[in-house]
Amino acid sequence: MKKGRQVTMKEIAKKLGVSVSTVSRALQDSPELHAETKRKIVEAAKEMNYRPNLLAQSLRISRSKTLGVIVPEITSHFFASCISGIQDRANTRGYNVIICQSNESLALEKANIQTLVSSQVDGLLISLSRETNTFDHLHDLYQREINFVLFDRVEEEIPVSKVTFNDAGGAYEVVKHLLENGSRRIAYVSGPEELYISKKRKEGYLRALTEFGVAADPLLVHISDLTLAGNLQVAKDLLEMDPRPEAVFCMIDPVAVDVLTYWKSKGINVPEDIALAGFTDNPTAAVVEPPLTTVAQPGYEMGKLAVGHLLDQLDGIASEDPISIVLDTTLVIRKSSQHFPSRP
Amino acid sequence: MKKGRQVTMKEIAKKLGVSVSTVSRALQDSPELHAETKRKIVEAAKEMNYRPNLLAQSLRISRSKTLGVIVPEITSHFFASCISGIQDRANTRGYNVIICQSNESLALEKANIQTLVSSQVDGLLISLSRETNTFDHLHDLYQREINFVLFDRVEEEIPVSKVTFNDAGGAYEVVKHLLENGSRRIAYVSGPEELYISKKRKEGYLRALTEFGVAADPLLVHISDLTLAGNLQVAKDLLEMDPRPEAVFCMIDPVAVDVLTYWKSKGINVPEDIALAGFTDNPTAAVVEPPLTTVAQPGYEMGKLAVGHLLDQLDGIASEDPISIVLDTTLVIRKSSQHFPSRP
DNA sequence: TTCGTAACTGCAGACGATTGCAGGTGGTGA
DNA sequence: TCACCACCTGCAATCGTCTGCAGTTACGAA
Repeated sequence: MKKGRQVTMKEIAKKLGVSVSTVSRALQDSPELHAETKRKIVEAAKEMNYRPNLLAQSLRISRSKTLGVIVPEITSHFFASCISGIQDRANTRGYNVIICQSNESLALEKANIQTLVSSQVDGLLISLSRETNTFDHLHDLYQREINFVLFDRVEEEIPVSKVTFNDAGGAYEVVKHLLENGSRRIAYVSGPEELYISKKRKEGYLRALTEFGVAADPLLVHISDLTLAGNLQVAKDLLEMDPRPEAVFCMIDPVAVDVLTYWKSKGINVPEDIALAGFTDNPTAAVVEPPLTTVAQPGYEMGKLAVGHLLDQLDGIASEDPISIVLDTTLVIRKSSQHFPSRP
Repeated sequence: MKKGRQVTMKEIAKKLGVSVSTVSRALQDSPELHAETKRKIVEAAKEMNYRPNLLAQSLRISRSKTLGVIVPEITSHFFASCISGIQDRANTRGYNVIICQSNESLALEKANIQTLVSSQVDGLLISLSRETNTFDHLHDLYQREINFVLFDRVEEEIPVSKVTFNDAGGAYEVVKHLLENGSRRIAYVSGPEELYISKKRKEGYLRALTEFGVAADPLLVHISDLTLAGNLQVAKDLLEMDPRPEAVFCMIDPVAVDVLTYWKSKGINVPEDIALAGFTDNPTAAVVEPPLTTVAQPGYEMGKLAVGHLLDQLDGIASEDPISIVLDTTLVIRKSSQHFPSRP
């Protein structure tokens, strides 16, 4: 199996003794063709199982009808959901999607952008890697007037459209929930501080504390590098604090799950001894014991919106000015936060 | 932002007063060019930030260096892992990957194939949808001599290379484990019977029973449509059996998780009252309470192998004759199977 | 001086599809 | 019979890149 050449217009033309241009026009249902000729050509095309060569088409019209997507990792359920949303909407609007993962590496992110640009994608959807702390490659895209939209992991300084969650709002909601349940010593487990979501979620955490008249204690903010080891270390540190926090809010669910596992192994009961909450609503959050209170982010919706806006830009429907779409999150209350400390 | 035209060879040529062919040769480091000319061109290209138009290149050499992948759904952790493996290996071998999801629909699967073929992918990697019960579209690909490899969800009749897990073997292992723990009344919760994995895993289930001299009881085989409702119904049916099974082996983890959740809500303790096991080793399997005994399938490896073989075919390294790669699974013993019925 | 020969470089024609324009055919009316 | 006008259809250029072949130049040898 090798030479599987596809049928081309030329072959249809030869078979019917007409010119290639006629075939082209017939397949586009051009009105300037004799109806009978058209019918014959269309029929022959179907019979020969003709499929247009999208490469040639794209080259001709300089639009590939293909979009590029770069995510940190596909195996994350959240990003998989985004991709799913992107795919679905892109397809219904006649676009293909090439997906790349940066594996949280800046170098790979740059390489992916290069490849996609070379592949002549009409636009890009990018969610930045954790490592991304310089943004020349994005400014470069901007300079070159290549359409792209940032989603979820964005950089605010780049003047392009962005789709994000109301991260601060979501964090505020969940911390408020913990406060309402009576906790006052509430810890925040953050990822690396330079991350967009680390900052935003901390913002919400602090806002909720302030609103309840609770002084922020820097000692209650722990930082994990988001590896298993880092998460376990934080779990240990939290337990050893004196006095121990009454509640812990983790920046993302996987951290909360690791913390929970560690605590359980040390005989700590959640929520009886301490409240715990996460963020993202990963599938695991619902099935751990106890089920984890968290903040749901509709990834599928985010993907759809991001690609929708990009396509609107490409089609000239949307204004050229960058916009910022902010999606709301939903607080999902489960058992892990049902800890009600009584105040003296 | 709109006209972002890319730099072409023509522009480099004009700028340096040479012909396009010279530029082309210089960038390919052709030996038949004056070293100095070459240097100047390469320099100018770098300076102008020239990137070859892969579309044009592909059209010219009629190889797009792009592969198509079709999976039932991206949001499944297993398939996401496969994709990740495919991506990584494809990229290191200089290929791009276009991913499509069939959403478990035959119609979409066919449509995806069409699109990918039109996009001139050099080859396809396909995992069939649940709905796929006719195979004309695959035979058609075969007729047209388009390279493709089936993985995980395969159809045995198609004469192309396939990468699968030793599903029967994995099921055999886990059922054997349950038998060794003392269970004899072991139920099997299957998906729709026509599915490849339903059949294969049942095979292993039966083989283990036979080996231990346990008569297969058709009443112990339950079938779920794999929806939440279907799974819960099976969970209920299992509890109402008299006598109740001592152990239950579910075809895939999500079923086991749903069953577990239902049982817990009814006050049944796993593994004290009954043993439970799944298949796939989803991330959730490790975090449910109790942790689920299951069979791990290395999806990332599968992806790598499948794409590796496809590329070998394309490059003429592999023989043209279809081969079948069967990957071994690993039994992962966790708490959910620690039920030890004593025989009278 | 003349010719041969490297050593370079450019022309032109692909790849497959699209499209402005020119050309051809037939029919109609004068 | 001739001219004109629709109405079709084909030519050729185009998109960006690659490559076989031909052409140019300079240099050395005879």
